[in-house]
Amino acid sequence: MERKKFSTSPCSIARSLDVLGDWWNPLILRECLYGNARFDELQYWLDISRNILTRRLAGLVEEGLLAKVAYQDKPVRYEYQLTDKGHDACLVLIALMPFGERWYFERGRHPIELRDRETGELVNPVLVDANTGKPLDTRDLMPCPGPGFKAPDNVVKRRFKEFFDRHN
Amino acid sequence: MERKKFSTSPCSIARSLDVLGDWWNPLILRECLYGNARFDELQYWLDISRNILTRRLAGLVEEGLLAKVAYQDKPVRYEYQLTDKGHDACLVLIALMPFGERWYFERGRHPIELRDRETGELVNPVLVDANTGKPLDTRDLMPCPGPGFKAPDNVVKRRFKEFFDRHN
DNA sequence: TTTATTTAGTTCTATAATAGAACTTACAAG
DNA sequence: CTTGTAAGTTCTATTATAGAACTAAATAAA
Repeated sequence: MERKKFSTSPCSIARSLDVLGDWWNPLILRECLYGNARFDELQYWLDISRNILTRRLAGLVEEGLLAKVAYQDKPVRYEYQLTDKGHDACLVLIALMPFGERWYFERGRHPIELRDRETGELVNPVLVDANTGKPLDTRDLMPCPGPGFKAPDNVVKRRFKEFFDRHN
Repeated sequence: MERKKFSTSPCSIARSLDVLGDWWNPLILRECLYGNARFDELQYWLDISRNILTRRLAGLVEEGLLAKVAYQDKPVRYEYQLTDKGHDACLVLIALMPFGERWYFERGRHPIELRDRETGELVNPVLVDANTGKPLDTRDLMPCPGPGFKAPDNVVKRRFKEFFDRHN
């Protein structure tokens, strides 16, 4: 059956997963960030089936994360460039890195690191609260209905039970 | 054919995608973070097939992101609690939120927001460089081989071409 | 004491997606 | 005029998914 779509889900996480919730799309974006953004390069580095790569690239272009740009005519040859939205999505990949490094590699033995393009300085990604600057820990966080949440009261109360237990 | 596994891939992103690179696992973790962590609650809120939910829960337990804990005997009833690793994975979900809010909802009309469990204060997640405190933009970042990267020189140079163009 | 309800699954089937490999097309270089 | 490269398409066997119905074990209600 067809994979479930979350395009109308009242949740930013679910919506994002429509395009980022699989294994190939994030890896294709990673490869584009690496600068290996042509069909055969992608196929080679990712070891992805060519038919799947075709479909994924079309999807990422349609979703506006990549732009298919000819880098020469005669013969026409294309590369897939990250758009603004694509770069924004790459931040999610960056958030995957500390998780992977912590749980799948020995400390200090991670295979890849990030540097500033200009200065070459090491960059150490952390999720923080923009207001306080403190690193986030989901044990201290509580999801609550935001300004765009619409649902009957009783549903909201069941959905966000912790929030309502604490604040109502 | 069987989905490709990245358990030996020299990349923290790829490794993480083995467990987070699909749509249901992240949503199950989200639901556990919401405190809706029992089988029927999960099934209800996610509208996921029960057989798939069974398999996904088993996988998340096996991978150590969830712990299956009995909350009563007679009859035994279970809930799935986030482990340390699971909470760490939830940070990745948090990183999905700003992306989804920006690209799939009107500004200020996002459906869900995060608050501090203690203070109730709004929390605004951003990815920053821990060293400088500055928000990250992948346009300014360059992936490079880290301490644990092993491959013949010529491969490394093809893989990280931008890095080697700039710094060697 | 039968009947219903809750929780946590299992089993079944159709449709869809994937991996893997071979094939195609258009141009260029030797 | 054969070989190579880039960017796909086409084909098939195997898996995964959605959707629905079914099971089991204990309690609660009538």
